Amino acid sequence: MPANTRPTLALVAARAGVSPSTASLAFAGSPRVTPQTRQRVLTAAGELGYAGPDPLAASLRRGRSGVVGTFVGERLLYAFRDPVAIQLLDGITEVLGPQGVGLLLLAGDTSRPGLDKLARIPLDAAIFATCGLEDDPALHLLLQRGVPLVGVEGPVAEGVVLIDIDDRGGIAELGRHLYGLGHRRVATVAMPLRLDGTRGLVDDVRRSVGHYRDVRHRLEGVFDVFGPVPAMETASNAVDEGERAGRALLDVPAQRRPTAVLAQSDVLAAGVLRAAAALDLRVPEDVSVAGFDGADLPWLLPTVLSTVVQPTDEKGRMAARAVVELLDGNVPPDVDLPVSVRLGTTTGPPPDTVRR
Amino acid sequence: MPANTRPTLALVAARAGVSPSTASLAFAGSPRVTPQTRQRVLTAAGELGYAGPDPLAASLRRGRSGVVGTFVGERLLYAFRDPVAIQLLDGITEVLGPQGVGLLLLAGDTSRPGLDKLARIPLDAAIFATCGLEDDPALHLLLQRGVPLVGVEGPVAEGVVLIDIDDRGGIAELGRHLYGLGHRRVATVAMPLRLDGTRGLVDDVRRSVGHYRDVRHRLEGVFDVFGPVPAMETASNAVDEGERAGRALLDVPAQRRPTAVLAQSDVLAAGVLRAAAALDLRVPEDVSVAGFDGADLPWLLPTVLSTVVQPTDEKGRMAARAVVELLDGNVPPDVDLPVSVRLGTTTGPPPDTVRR
DNA sequence: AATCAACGTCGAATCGATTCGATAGCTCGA
DNA sequence: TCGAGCTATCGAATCGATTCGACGTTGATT
Repeated sequence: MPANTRPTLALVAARAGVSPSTASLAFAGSPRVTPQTRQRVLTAAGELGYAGPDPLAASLRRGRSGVVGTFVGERLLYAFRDPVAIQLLDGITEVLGPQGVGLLLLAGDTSRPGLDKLARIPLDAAIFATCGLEDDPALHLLLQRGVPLVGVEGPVAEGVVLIDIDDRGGIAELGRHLYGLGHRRVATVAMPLRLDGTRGLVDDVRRSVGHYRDVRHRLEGVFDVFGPVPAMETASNAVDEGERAGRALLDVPAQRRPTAVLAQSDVLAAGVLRAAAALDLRVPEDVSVAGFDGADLPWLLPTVLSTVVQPTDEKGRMAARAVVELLDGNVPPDVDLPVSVRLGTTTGPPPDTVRR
Repeated sequence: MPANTRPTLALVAARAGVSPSTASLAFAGSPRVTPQTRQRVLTAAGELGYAGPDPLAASLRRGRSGVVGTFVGERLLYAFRDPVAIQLLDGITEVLGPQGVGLLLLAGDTSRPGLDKLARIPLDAAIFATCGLEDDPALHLLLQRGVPLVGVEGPVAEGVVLIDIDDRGGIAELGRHLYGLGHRRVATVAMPLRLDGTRGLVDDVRRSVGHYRDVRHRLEGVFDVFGPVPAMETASNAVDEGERAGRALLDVPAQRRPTAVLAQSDVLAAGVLRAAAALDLRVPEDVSVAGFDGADLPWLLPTVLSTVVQPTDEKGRMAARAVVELLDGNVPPDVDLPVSVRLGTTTGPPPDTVRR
């Protein structure tokens, strides 16, 4: 045997004086093989420097690679910066890790160049973690290939298990609270409807293009209570984007200024808080600010954000469990997780009420 | 053909009236196949609902899976919370993404249960991103299997390309600056020497077990200047761990209190800053605090941490480039990247000097 | 003593594509 | 008109393991 070629199972088997099938069983730890036979095989393997069955060959035979893809949208760095995305991933790995499957991170901007690359990677299943769009070409590729698919808040498609939360109801509940406090002039800061770098007020045209379900639903939840209020779209779910949007909304004369800003995420809300501080507006005396997610933002302390708490890690776990089910050949049901309003220190009565 | 079985390339070829080899060439986009032939194949594929060659089979034949593993240490969540780890991953994906290889995240606590799982996953190469230990069983497995390996600041082993920075020199330079300011009683806060949950002062026993190179080198850099000062080990590289260590070091009578704390990371330094604030100590008047990394911690503003800036993203890019080289069959050289001291607002003369 | 069950090992088919060298058909020039 | 040269397609070997049913032994049962 040439030195540059790795030993194969057959070689090991030959050296151990058994058939390849027995050697395979030995490595698989089958109880059908005698301890001493197994030992002979292992010894032969050791002598040959054989490190165990080739994963590629085994994968082909089994039809499983042990790799689950996770689309996290846009550049990976942005996903890493989003505490919600991270918590979601953490929930996913919590379940998938012990199952012995690896998590393959995939940037969601599956444009042309990336798609044929994606087609080469052996995936047992895939999760659309933060970027489930119905018109994603990757979705169609994987669907056609028969790869089990799970979507977190989208995409909605035949054959994709959906893990959902009540975005609309949750934010509407928070909205009603603000309405009850007397707020009438509110605005909302939206996460990107699509990942195309668009910023600014959302108009009907913009709303009509395909977009993320969570973003749309959170928009609708606000509208349910306050009607079609101004909605400022951001280019990404990041603090500085929230600050930028917050400035645009708040840096106006007091009588036109919204008395409350409902941000679609805690990260964006943190940006709005920053904008308010920069404009010397007190929160909640001059303006109320609310978020969404119930994210872990320790650096906000002692401020406690009023927000809609969603079970992000549980969402990740449920998505991962759905994957496990699918891999077992079952068809898990869609899941709808509840959310709850958490009132913090960033919401209060509108300024008019206070002055009276 | 039964409905439950997916079509194969051979089936498509038969339907298109060509040989499997030609069909394969057609899908690979080879110029050797006529446009009309390719079209016939593609049409047949469309009719059969064939989504392209099976990645597993192709991988076996090619000997490539298109998956690169990245060990990020401990639970993935912790890695996600570490801005340096994230920046490193970002640098890696920046290079690997366009190459069409997927990034498989692997938790570094490759203990027994996980190892045989790892053995099943087809990896083209692996990067030890934040947890390169020489006695890692995963290292030996992959080494024996002949998987190309790159280590970021470790592990140091035959056959592992090392991407390194001058931890020791960098922190020593920062130390000399503090020494020049008059500091004589300093302490350091160390990242975990191993991921075993140990906290507390580092003694010789602890230092003698295998441990992370960067941690050791940063320790040595401090000792180079100040001698064997107290070193408080943390259980993980996190803000609250830094705060805990900071409290332990600073919550003592002023005459025994260190006048400067050199933390091994900016995250830990942020924790020390928090501890100082909680103890009503002014920085840098009462105590100087320095970090390492030059990490992006926007929430620290307006405070600017004195620190050793390392080119974290470049480190990631270099690691990824080394992987690409290895996959091309070349043997890239080890890399040593420079660091530089950045003086911020958290360091100054020791309090004695000020009072005089 | 003959039958049967249990058990450990083996053969052979299979997973689905890639790839190199060979072949057949075609064009072009002499 | 014949041969050289070129090109599109094909055949067959190969990648390296897994798995199921078959087979021969051995020990227990009646």
